[in-house]
Amino acid sequence: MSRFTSRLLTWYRDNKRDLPWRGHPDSYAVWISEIMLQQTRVETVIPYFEKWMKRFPTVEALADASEQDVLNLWEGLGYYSRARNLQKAAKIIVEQYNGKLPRNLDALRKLPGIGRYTAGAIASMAFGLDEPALDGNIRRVLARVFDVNVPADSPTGEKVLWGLAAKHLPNGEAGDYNQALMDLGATICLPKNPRCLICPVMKLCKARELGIQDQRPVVRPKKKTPHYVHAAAVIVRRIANSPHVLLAKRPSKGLLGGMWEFPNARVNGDPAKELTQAIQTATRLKVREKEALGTVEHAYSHFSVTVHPFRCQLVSMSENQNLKWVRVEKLEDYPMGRIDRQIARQLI
DNA sequence: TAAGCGTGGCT
DNA sequence: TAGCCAAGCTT
Repeated sequence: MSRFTSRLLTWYRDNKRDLPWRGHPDSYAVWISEIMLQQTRVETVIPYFEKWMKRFPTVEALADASEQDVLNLWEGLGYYSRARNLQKAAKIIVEQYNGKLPRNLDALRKLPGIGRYTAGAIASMAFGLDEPALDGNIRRVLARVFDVNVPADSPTGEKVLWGLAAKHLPNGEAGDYNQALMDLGATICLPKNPRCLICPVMKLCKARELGIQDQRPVVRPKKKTPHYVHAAAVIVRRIANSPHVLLAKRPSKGLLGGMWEFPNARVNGDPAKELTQAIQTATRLKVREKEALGTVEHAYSHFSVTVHPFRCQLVSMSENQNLKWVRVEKLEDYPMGRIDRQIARQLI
């Protein structure tokens, strides 16, 4: 075992974080937590994980649920294909693996939503297999300690970093090793202002020795995000003596796939002036503007948007399976993105 | 291969 | 403040 690994594991024994899924020895809990944690902070995940394990305690429970139930629980976590893939994988696990996650890297890797990192994490943490894992934290720690001077997200950088992760992996302790690297990255080897003075591997760290911690890992320049303006129609109607609004279901793939929203369309100029035509083109709904309801701003990963919701009167609509009248009191039952949820809350 | 995919906290 | 960033995967 290298000195790096030895110091890392010693530090981990005394400093590992107490996390809900670490109290669950079963592979199902490890799987769910790993998917939720993709690109998502631990503090954000914890309440979702607790709720999930109560609602879907087993692979079978998840496989039997409807996609809408799953998306509803996932609402607010983001990257919704993760939720849809979890359910697809659960069905495969029930049908092909007798309800148990396969204890083998290649079979795990083939399940929807499980890539190289997640397969390695499950294999090592849940099954004790000697497999490395490389996530954002581990990438940063290794890039600094071993001074990787090529972009970490380039093909060369990936190869070097996976190689380092494997090279220092201790036989029989891969689970602790992978989690130790992640905890170190999350609590000490921070992206900004790393706490080098209390780092267990400070004396072995090449970036620290050179004073270039803030230049590792090397990152490639990112593109600026464009900004868009949308107009949305809030169409209210009384049905059976209770107010309903018209919602549209988004396509199952792409942005906010399978989520519900207020009928909307992108506009180029004045949202009020373009509202009627834009909505009709996008949804085949004919509407008449009644009242502006303020604006909602949101920044996505690759663009930002300003939405102008308008209370509208419905003039006519053609048959469309993706449209549904929903009782205002029942809006919480329909999974929505952040913007539409905010508009929905204004109606209650 | 590089772009697409959410959200919220931090600086 | 506006951008950066976080336990990545899919196409």
